[in-house]
Amino acid sequence: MAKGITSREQDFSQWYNDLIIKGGLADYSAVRGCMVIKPYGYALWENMRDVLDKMFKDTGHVNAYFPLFVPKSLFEAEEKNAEGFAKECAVVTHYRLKTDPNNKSKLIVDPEAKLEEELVVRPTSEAIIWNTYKGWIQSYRDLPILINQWANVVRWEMRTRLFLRTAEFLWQEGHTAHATKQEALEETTKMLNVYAEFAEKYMALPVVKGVKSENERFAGAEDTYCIEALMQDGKALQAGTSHFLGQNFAKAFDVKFSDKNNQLDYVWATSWGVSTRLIGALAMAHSDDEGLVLPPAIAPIQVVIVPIFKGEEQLTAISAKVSEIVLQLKAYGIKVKYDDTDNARPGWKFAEYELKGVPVRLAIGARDLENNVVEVARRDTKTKESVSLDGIAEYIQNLLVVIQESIFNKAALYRADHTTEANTWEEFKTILDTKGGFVSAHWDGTSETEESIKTETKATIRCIPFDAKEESGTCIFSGKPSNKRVLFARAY
RNA sequence: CGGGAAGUAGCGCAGGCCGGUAGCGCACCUGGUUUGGGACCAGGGGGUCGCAGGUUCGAAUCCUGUCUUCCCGACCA
Repeated sequence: MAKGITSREQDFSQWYNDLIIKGGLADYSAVRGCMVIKPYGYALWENMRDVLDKMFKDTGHVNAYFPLFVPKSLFEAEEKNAEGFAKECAVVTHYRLKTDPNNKSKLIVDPEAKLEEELVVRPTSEAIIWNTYKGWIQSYRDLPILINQWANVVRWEMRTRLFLRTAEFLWQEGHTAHATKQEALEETTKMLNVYAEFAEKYMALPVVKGVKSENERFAGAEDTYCIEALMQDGKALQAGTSHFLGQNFAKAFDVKFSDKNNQLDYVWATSWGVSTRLIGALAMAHSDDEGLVLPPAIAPIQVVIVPIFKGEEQLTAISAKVSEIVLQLKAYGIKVKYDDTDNARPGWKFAEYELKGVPVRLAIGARDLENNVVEVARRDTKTKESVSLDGIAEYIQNLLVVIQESIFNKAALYRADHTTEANTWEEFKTILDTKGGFVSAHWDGTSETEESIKTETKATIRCIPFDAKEESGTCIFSGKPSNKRVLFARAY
């Protein structure tokens, strides 16, 4: 195993790559832009998925699965959506390979096997799903449809980064159909709140809830709501989106229903998604130069126990005591691992589990056995203390809660320190170039201004926060009047 | 997709200009001593040098193509 990782100060990008690779979350693959999610990374995703899945079900949603392929004619039906994704679509054009007549050990695409109609590998599933919903909806009694799917999608990105932007990624996408605009809007808000709650409560990641500007809106949506998080390098990261799709897809796919008065109308829609990108956000928000720092609520391993022993006899005695501790911890629902392997010494194990971000480490040796104590080490603060074995499980359970809060508070404090109001254009640029983070500033509401600011500073409007106060001011760039501040940042 | 760098054992690298039996450290295996912050000694195993062509008696090394990764840009979740 490799020793140490690049420090944040030295090279933030490399630090991030080291976290992911050396922390055992993922690996590069032989496929351009695609990664292998390793068991430890996948366990993290499973934990996140399980929590979200429960939250979706608790809000009335059910899971289903739609095809990976979307016939091109369906894909192009909703114009804006098609346009927005067109340049990053993988397309299936043939259905067969054959032996190369010039080289028997090679295969070539069989030119005879060209598809009548190309199949687009879904970059998102609105098209195939709305084409399906058309057959499911006749009456207001068929509504609402509240479906989520866990799936993979493909977006042929020019430049990829582990978890943050890969050509194929895992996500969930909710697609709902409603009888009224009001209900669809409520759904859009409800799911954004679900995402925000998940991010803050489970990922310990403070997020800003808001609405996207027109430039940043999802292709095909009337409005895009989002949660935005701040990374340790001062760049923002969009952590989840919930779209109010209006009647755009219903019109594109001709999905109408009869209301109570037998009037025909188009169905109102929403879609919302979060992806494995959240794992990148998690890693970049909380980790340090020793490795990952994972919040207990979703950590694959919450507690690791490392025995410190001289000889078989001691190990046996320690293991006997550890078995009791493991049982007690498990009784509290704590995910615990006992690492009694003898191919690594304690110091090596300490470093290894720190790299992997395990929230709590217990070290127990002969000395501790005698005193009926155990050494408890916190990953997030790197502090250690000796704790009595009596009531240890309850102690650990409480500690995990404390750690969860502490990680959140640290991130929240960082965000507060890196959210700055700018009132002049000079100030705006200086903040971006020195401390980064969110810059709260007045904007005249036009796409042209947003575009100009982006060209000059690389900063974009991350969102117009829902909780932005009414406040009259003048646009940072154009000087035109504005009635609220929006959040700018350089972003991933 | 443009610019830069790189791909040699599981990991990190040397060798390459000047073609001639592929090396080092860590990891791994065996034995022993060890174990409270990345142990030590001795012995051992492992590589079609990213892939495909070409030049040559002979290619990790020279030439061409191609794939992948990293960094910087444009694009994007």
